[in-house]
Amino acid sequence: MSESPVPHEPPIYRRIADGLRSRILSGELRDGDRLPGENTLMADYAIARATARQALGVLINEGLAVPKRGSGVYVRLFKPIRRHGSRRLARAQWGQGRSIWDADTRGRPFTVDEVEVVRERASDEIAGVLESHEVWVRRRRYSVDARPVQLATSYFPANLVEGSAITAAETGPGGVYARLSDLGLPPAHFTEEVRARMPGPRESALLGLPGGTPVIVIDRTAYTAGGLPVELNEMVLDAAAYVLQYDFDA
Amino acid sequence: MSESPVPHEPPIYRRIADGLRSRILSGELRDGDRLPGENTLMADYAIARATARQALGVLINEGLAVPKRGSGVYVRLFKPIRRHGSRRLARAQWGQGRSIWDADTRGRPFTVDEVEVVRERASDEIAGVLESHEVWVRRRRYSVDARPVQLATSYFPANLVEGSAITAAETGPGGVYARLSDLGLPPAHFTEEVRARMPGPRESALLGLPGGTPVIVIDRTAYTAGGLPVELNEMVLDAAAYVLQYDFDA
DNA sequence: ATCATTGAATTCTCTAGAGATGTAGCGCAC
DNA sequence: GTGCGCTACATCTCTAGAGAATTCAATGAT
Repeated sequence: MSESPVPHEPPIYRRIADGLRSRILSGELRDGDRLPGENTLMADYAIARATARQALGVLINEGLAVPKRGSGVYVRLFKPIRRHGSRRLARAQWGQGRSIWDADTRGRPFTVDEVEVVRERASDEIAGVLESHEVWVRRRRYSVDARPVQLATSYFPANLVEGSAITAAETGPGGVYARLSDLGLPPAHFTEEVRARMPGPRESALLGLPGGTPVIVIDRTAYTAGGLPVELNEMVLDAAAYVLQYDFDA
Repeated sequence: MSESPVPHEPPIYRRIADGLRSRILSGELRDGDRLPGENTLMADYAIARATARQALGVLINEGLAVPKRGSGVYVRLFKPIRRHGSRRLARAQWGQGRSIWDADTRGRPFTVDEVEVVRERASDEIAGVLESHEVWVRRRRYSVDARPVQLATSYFPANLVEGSAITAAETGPGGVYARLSDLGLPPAHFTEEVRARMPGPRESALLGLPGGTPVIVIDRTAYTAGGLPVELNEMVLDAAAYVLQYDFDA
């Protein structure tokens, strides 16, 4: 007789993780609550430290828990920002001196830092999209409630924007899209490519991401009505901080 | 004199991971190549097995490498499927007997399994969106090249679709959207909410995900021209297998 | 009252070793 | 040849222990 429809019962660390997970999902442990730590698990289950760490690591990797060194492991909280795709780029938004980000945060305070504006030689991929080998690059980091949530890098064909406010740190009211309009290059069509992956160490550090947090990568290309690409914007978002919304008709 | 402008140099496992990562990103190690394994790292760096595992774990968690038990750790390959948002739902797609998925895979063969069609009592969240407490639910799993890439669960208000082919396993040509049209309920407007997170154990098992792979979760609601919600579809995608594309005008 | 210091608690890093489990290739029997 | 079993090798799981790094609250000095 084969006795095992389930051949191998899960290892210890996984069973402990399963138990903690169900306590989180059932609501017994709530946002911000402290989980039993390494020492507690070692005592409760009579296991080695490495095994206890492995159990907690499962939940941390799933994004359900966040470790705080010297303090403990805590249930993670999830309060996403809603980012609108199509609607946020409607002319009403950027045509009236309102910045795009306003639509994202719905009035929540935000800050920009790490602003860098440089002229560079484009990589092959970017040159291929923008049809230009020299580009102006704007790099910045956005934070909400003093927490960094997004890295953004915009590329503009150098010959199109040379001498405009786009090459300056401050772009003035309405942001770069208003300036492109001033140049007679108003964006008319957008393509966004969305991917998700785990962050590299640099992204992880700049966004202050705990373990188990993926990033969403959006590559947005803006075209004029004539089909001329005028901007390529790569955004790296803390996936735990965002919900993307896209509306469209059939 | 303070001798350390860098107060703490990174731990051993991290330095090893950094070295391997740069070898991957530089192209020295390519898609599918085998990385040095636990035993090799132990010998090369004179470290314990746990430390070697930790180093490899970093790359695995970043999604750059995939462990194959009993064989080794390999550089991961990334061949995404392009999924179109707005364009894929254009009337031309679902009005002519072509299934939506055709547009996604661009002709690549795909299979559907784990089909389940049941009538259920809706959860509060779903009932709130669909304005109905009884729903028909269609659960399925899609695979491309014999690899599962997406879990999908669709909810329909029971009173609207009762007796139609939507309650049967086979929906006929054009899929459920063509059937909704037959019922006089053609979808006219869509809202998609996109999130990314790490998978739970169930999702991980059903999709066969290796460590370090996030999932993209899309919640799509379809409305008729009159604003009546007719479908809520929750899709869970292997993030390593997909690129989402959204096109829209300013 | 405010600030600096101390100490307990906690996570993080690493060593050393051992058995279990799965993979892949090789040779042998059929 | 084909298939089966054996074997070397690799990852996976776990034990036991120890020191480093960080946090946080309590204590003490100013």
